[in-house]
Amino acid sequence: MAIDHLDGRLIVLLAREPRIGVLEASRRLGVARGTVQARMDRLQSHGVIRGFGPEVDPAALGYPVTAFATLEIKQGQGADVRAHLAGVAEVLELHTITGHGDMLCRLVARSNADLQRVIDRVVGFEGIVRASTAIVMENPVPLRIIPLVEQASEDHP
Amino acid sequence: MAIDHLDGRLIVLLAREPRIGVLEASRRLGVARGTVQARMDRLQSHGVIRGFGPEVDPAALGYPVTAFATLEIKQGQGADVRAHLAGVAEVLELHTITGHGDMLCRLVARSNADLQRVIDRVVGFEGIVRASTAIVMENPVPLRIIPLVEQASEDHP
DNA sequence: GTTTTCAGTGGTCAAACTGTCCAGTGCAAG
DNA sequence: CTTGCACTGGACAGTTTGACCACTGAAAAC
Repeated sequence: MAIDHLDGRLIVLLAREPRIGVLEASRRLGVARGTVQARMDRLQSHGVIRGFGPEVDPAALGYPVTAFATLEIKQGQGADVRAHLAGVAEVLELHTITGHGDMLCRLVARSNADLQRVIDRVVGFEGIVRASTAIVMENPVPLRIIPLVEQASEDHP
Repeated sequence: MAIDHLDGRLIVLLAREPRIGVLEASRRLGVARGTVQARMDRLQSHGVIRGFGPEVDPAALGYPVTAFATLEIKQGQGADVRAHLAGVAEVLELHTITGHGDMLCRLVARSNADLQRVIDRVVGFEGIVRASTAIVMENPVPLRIIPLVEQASEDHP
């Protein structure tokens, strides 16, 4: 969907100060309240904004260790492996990627020692041929979307 | 921080229906409004809930292609590479991982062809020795936190 | 075994926000 | 020129919010 400049400013504003309401947003953007309401409805119905769920920090929850695991899957076992991984709470994200039946998943654990348990749980499943894990040390750029939104909205001033 | 069962139920409720307010949440959870207010303040001040920013779908914004790139960094160039990648809007996330100066980043692009441009932009920087990219085909488990929250809150009924 | 501390309750209050209307305006496409 | 559409500025009742308060019960400290 095409995002114009006002949409961009609205999303950036919401990202920076999520607690503000429609009325306050309209004041900040210098437009009528109805306009902001209409834009938000449109952005949500078009799926640009999926929702406003709480961003939970796994570290604060007691899972300070993050890792990425690349898994090689036995041919034809994809669906089973997906279901298995979906059942492991420490698997925060799972992608299938280019390569011979490869998957990439993001894991969290309570400690480096606990990570071993999580990995055992993840790979302890018939259908996973091989796994290689990389532990995250730093996160210089946390998941972000604002720069992309700004770029996307610059095309439609 | 320790999360008890009520905290867990609150986070899950907020994740499922982010638009509800404090009052409605208190009704759903069967507790007083002040309790919900206090719990939310506590969860936010302890960093468990980082915020309620809008979840933007890059695909709906015109960036339907996601990829993960592993970068090998020349010794001592870490900071420069970080700054460079932070300046690229298509870099949604950057981690430093175990390995000899390795980094892992999540990229998006407008198309497979556009991905080439993004990768050129990413690796076209003095200090990046080598890069290997994996294109995401499917995303069977989108970034999620609910199962982990439930697990963390089960320990403290 | 008391006393203190603290989270939770249920209630009030004014202020603010929301959803939902409406008529009027300006611009762009047909 | 006319139609369609987004935006404006205003209105309205109903709801929610933030901020209080006194009271209760249970756990922690003494």
